[in-house]
Amino acid sequence: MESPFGIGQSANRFMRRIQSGMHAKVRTLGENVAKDIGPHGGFILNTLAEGEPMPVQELVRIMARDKSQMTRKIKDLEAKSLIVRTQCPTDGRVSLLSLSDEGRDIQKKLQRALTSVIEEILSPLSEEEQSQLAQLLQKI
Amino acid sequence: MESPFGIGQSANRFMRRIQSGMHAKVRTLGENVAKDIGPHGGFILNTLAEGEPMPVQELVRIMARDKSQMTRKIKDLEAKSLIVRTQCPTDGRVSLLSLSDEGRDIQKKLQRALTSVIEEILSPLSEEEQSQLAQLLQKI
DNA sequence: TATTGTTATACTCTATAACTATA
DNA sequence: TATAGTTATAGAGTATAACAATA
Repeated sequence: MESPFGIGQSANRFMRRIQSGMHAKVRTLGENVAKDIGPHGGFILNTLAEGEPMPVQELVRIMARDKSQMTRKIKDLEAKSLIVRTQCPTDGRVSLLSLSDEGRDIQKKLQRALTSVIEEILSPLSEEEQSQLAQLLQKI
Repeated sequence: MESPFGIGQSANRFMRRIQSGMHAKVRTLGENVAKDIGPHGGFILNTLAEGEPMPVQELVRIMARDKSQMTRKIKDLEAKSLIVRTQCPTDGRVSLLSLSDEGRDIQKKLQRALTSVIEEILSPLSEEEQSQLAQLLQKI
């Protein structure tokens, strides 16, 4: 389990645990909205929170997803009034995305939930090991 | 980016890169079969290779996926003659799964491809850091 | 009664290509 | 011509519950 291959397997299971942990947790939040935006919806809100307003293109880059997926998901979130779209004043092709107040509210709840899910998964690691892991992952 | 939250984001991107890297690579293998079994199909073959014969239940546990998904995927792979199912002699409820010769052949190709994709992604890390990462991920 | 595995359904994510509009 | 974003479509993964068969 020390080959690159093993790393892939472990990382896969790690992500799976985050995913199903969040799925379970979000249901307890009692937020219909949170449940209805899907994992990607939450990911988008969290990403926007790190730097808004953000062009669609940058969101695509950061999330490493296809732009056509983004278009659809953004439309969903916009229809649910969680994000707001404005035209870029200097480039007519560019849409800038921001969180609405409601979107920001949900984003905070989701981020707290996600943090606690990940904390739980990381609990077998010491503080030092956790920051080691963070650094290694960030490096790649 | 040192919070648990940041770790989640990095891990997510890591998995994404593996996923799209494999998608691109598998196309170059010229193996129609490999392309048609999907990421999970490959994952199942790889998991079986680590310990066959394996009951469905254990596959489900290792892959941390839902059993209903497994049922369908297993049926696919069986129809493509990549895996073989035998009844457990001591427990009539249990199906044991093994790789067929063709399945093993494809599994080896996929594992090589996956290994090289991951190696590429991990290349910014030194050998020591890579084994550190492997250990940390395995611990959780 | 509990466990192994299957079926059915509805939803979400992913890949691709063709397209519009602006630069 | 190149880039930002949209549309359409087909394929794959995910969650849930209800079910049959065996232990």
